[in-house]
Amino acid sequence: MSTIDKALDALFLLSERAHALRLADLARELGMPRSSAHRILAPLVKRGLAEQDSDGRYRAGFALLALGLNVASREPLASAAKPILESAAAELGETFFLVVARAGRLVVLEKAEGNGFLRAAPRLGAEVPVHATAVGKIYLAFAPDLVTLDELTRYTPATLRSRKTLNAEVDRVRVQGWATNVEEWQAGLSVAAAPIMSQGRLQGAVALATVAARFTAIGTNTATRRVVHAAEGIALRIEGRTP
Amino acid sequence: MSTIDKALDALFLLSERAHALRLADLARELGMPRSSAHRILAPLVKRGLAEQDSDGRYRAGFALLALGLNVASREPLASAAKPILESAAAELGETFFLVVARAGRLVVLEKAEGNGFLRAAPRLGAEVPVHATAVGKIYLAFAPDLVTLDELTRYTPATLRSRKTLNAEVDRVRVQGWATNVEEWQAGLSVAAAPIMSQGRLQGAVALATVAARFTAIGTNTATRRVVHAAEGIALRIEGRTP
DNA sequence: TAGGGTTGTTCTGTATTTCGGAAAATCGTT
DNA sequence: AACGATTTTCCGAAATACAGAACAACCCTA
Repeated sequence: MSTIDKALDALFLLSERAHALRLADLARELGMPRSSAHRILAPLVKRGLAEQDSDGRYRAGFALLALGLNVASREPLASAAKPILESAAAELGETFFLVVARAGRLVVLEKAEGNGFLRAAPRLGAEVPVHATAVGKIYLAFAPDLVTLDELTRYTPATLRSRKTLNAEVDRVRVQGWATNVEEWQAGLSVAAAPIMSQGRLQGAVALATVAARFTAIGTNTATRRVVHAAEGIALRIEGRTP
Repeated sequence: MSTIDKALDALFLLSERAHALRLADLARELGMPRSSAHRILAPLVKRGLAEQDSDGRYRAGFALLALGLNVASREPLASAAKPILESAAAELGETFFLVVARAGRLVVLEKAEGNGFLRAAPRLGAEVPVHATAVGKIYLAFAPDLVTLDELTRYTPATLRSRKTLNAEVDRVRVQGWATNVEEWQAGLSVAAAPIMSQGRLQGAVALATVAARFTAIGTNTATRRVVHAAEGIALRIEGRTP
């Protein structure tokens, strides 16, 4: 294991833990002497990736935030999608978000939250499963090579658990041009998703997430039409270079 | 310079650059042979902090996004402020944001954007100057030891450039309990800010940012009352442990 | 199609750096 | 003031980072 690996271990540990960690605890969790942990943390602190409070305890630094948000802003798809997601969210009062595939995994790239007291609030950068989400079905239908489909973990009673039923669903998604997920990942959460097609490739997926009860109130027809419309709007923007 | 420093150099470089970098260019910019750059990048790629596209070029990875947003969500102040910022932003249609001091610098910790076509959109994690902003005056007035005040850079014709006038302004801020910034940092941008006082200390500052013309339309009285109210609401939440 | 020029990646002996126990410095408490 | 706990510094031994060179894959151009 390289020195860099050890430093990254420390960085990820600090990022995961909610509370500030004392040097001794941090060293124990990393399996190294205190002096080694101290030496490794020094360059992280110097650059603001880690910080020390007045008691000497260590926690993740603010420079991490700026670094991470740089990544998001670099994605032209995110900036193209943002106003469209926002207007859609304002119109329906529900949460819309954008998911893309990176390194075989699906991550939330941008979002616009609804205004309900109970509302879906996905975390930016968070990963979502492939087989149990509407956006996952979109990718399986239109760009299966961009995602890796591992074991079909059972999240809820509604989760599709056989390749056969999943394939049938994906075939249906491919012809109808949209996908839904009714409490297949998280109980009480229903989602409609549509593909963003541009330059002959799938660029991402737009999703409308809401409480299952409100999803039925809105109606599958309305919900899917709305996400398809939003996805097409985003595709037009990235093609037309709209500022 | 330690190995970790070199790895962080590479990470920051990747994060700064908009385009993906080729290994050779990256090595040249870091001042090291290609083989060294390659070895250093390997652990970064393994953890998703850096990614390689199909051409082998390197760019910042998505794991950075998740790491950075972890930092933001860890701040209890941010989660306490979010709903209050959002309701204030929805009510007025203008951008509200939260700024805190970290390591002597002021950074944007949370925000809720307005709905105007032209609206203030500060970047999370971005740094703002101390002497030329409303939130900076709040800190100078209520917790000057938490920020470092270096040279008074002149950003616009309205920027305060002498310690004397700045001190007089800060004294006024201290007695009135709020601060404004009318095009002192960026032309066309006006801001009102109020302190979040809790446990006898300044915890942060709430700011209302808008186009200068709309700021005069709203009126200093209304604007400052609104940010003071929001700041007090946040202080109540962090004291009352409201979920 | 052959060839020169790039580029990313792997390999390897050398030398620089990390490693970690121990001592020193710092802080808070009794 | 002395103790206890913790962070920080120090230094010889040892592991590992270093960079040159070779390799493999990929363009373009002739």
